[in-house]
Amino acid sequence: MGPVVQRRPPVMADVAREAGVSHQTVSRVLNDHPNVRGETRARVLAAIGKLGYRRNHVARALVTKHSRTLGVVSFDTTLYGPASTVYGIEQAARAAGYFVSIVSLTSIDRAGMRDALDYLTGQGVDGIVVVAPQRATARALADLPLGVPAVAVEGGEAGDVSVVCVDQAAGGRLATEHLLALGHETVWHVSGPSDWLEAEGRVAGWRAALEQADRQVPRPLTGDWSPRSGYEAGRVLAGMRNVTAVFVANDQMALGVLRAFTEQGVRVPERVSVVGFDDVPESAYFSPPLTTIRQDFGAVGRHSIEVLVRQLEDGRHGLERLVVPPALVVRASTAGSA
Amino acid sequence: MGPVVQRRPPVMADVAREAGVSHQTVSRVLNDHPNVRGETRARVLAAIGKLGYRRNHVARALVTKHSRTLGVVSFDTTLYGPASTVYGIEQAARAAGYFVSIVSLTSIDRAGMRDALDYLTGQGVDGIVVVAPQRATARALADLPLGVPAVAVEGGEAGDVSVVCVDQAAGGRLATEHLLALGHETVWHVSGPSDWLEAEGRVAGWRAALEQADRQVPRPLTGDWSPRSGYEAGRVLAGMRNVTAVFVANDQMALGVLRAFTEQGVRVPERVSVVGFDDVPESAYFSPPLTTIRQDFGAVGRHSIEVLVRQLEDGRHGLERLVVPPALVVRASTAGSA
DNA sequence: GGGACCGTTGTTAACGTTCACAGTCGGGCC
DNA sequence: GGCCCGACTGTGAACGTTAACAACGGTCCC
Repeated sequence: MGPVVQRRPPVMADVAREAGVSHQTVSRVLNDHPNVRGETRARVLAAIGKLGYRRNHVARALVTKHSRTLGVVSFDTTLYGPASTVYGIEQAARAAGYFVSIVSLTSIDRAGMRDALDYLTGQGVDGIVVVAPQRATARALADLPLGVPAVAVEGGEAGDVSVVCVDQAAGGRLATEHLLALGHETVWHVSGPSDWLEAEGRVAGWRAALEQADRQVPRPLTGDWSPRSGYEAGRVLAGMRNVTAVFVANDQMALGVLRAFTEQGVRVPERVSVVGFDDVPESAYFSPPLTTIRQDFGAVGRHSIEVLVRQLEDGRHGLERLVVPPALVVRASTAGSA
Repeated sequence: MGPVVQRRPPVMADVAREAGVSHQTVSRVLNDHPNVRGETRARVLAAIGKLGYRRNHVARALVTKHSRTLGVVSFDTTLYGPASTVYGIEQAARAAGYFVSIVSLTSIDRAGMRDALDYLTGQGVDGIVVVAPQRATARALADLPLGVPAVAVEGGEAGDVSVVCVDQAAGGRLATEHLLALGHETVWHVSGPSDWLEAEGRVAGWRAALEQADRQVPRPLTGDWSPRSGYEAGRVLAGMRNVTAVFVANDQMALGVLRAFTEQGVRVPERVSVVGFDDVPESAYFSPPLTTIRQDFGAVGRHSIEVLVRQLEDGRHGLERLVVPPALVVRASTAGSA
């Protein structure tokens, strides 16, 4: 009687003894090897159940050299975009039978990236997904340790690794063309920080659309993704009489722009139309509800795992590049020009 | 000459040979054992550098029985709250020298929790942090495997584990008392889903504040944290002439409420005051800027790791309960009653 | 001068699993 | 009956690290 003693957890040898077989037979049962007699398998399974045996992944990893763990390097998973991407990655990885180990970068530089990669490879991950939205992080991909398969998400033209990304330029173009089609003479732009690849792609798409339509290209204002920076840009834009359409590089900043416009008495969409980017869940409830570009973060996460697992299991190293298209979501913040 | 051949990565024995010592001495250097001669240490370090040796954590974990990995179980890390908490946990864990393995629950039930815990313990984590905001998840903590130290975040009165949480009731009370102090007769409430502990705590705080001031307690409206559900609640409230103050259980829903009020011509704060909860980065730029309750998610994450690491390293199992106080942030969505 | 002791190093044996190989048993076939 | 082959099972040796213990040389002290 008395309380159950805290015993050393059972190992394969214990199961083997209980079932009256060798440890190797237990291993075979666990790994679904074909050549095990049905009756033997049942006996082993029973012993496993009785003892509450759980296979030791660490010992397994030591000999197989595979940890069935994937490393994820990300930056500030508090932001909606990275958070959604990482969520998609985690779900897809688990579905594929892998664990996920996450490192969030605090510093953006090459050294931070190198630390993160050292950290993960040292732990013995089978592969790495790098969410590399900044130019610096993308460049740091060159430091990737050889021999560990990797996939970059939003990694630009990262030299040596496969890339999964949203077509940012197409998104910028979509937003701009929507505004142009509504009759606006030109479109102003509040961009993200210049060292972010996503910001750069959106600028490029916006510029391309304007040039293609032979319009004047205004100097873009630069924000830092935060609502506050959008607010500041919005105050500037509100003071300019000739502004009738603004493409803002993300929804958070667009919120700031809307706020500044409201304060300055600039009516949206009557006097100025505004388009955002991301389609965060809140954007449909802004005042007015925001026209924006939707990115399918879940799809990005899933695809990145697909690509990585393919590399892992085929052993091939063919560089893939998978581009997810964005979509325009029209709401009430855009209207025709007077 | 020629390209560097892709060799098997060096192991301790290789370093030992290179440095002319035994592998055990290499191990000692790596683990900062005191009794190694300075000159020997230097020679080993040089060999490590020359060969590019990296310690194999898996082999180490096998013999020490410590993986230096912490498991985190969370629910929908796309939401701002969980995302911020997990971010705080990850940062704190790394600072304490631990890896972090994350599992996001898709289903809320006991089975999902059990799977997640099996998953993590099978991988050999040293400890587990469970972000358990729902009643069901909290209840499932009872299933926690014995012998693995664990900490619950927002776990209510989870039986057997330490808990770190924000004082939700205090937050609800803070919001309600703020509105009462402004002269409102009573305060209406849009709550979160009833199976969330946080929602429950906020309701309790709100109710307590009203009862203490001897006010009528209206029937709360129930949402699901989403802006849409807030919008729907807002439409209902907009139709009720006697509503002058609303406490909404999170900022996202508060945004929906504001949107509904705007559409119905209900002016905030002139006719109705609104208080949110969370202080998401956007809330300062809502129309009007939202008065809300700030939760320090980073602190919650840090504390949970502190508690867990203490249990891990002291081996003690004393139940701790750490409560983080919330704070009122007054902005422009609240004003005195007419 | 001899024994105890300390600092330093090496040797051997775990840890719990999988892999490679070697058995054993029975049946089919010539 | 002997041979081979296939299905099934067991034996031993890895994997790369740390822990336990032994060994060595020198110093200190009586």
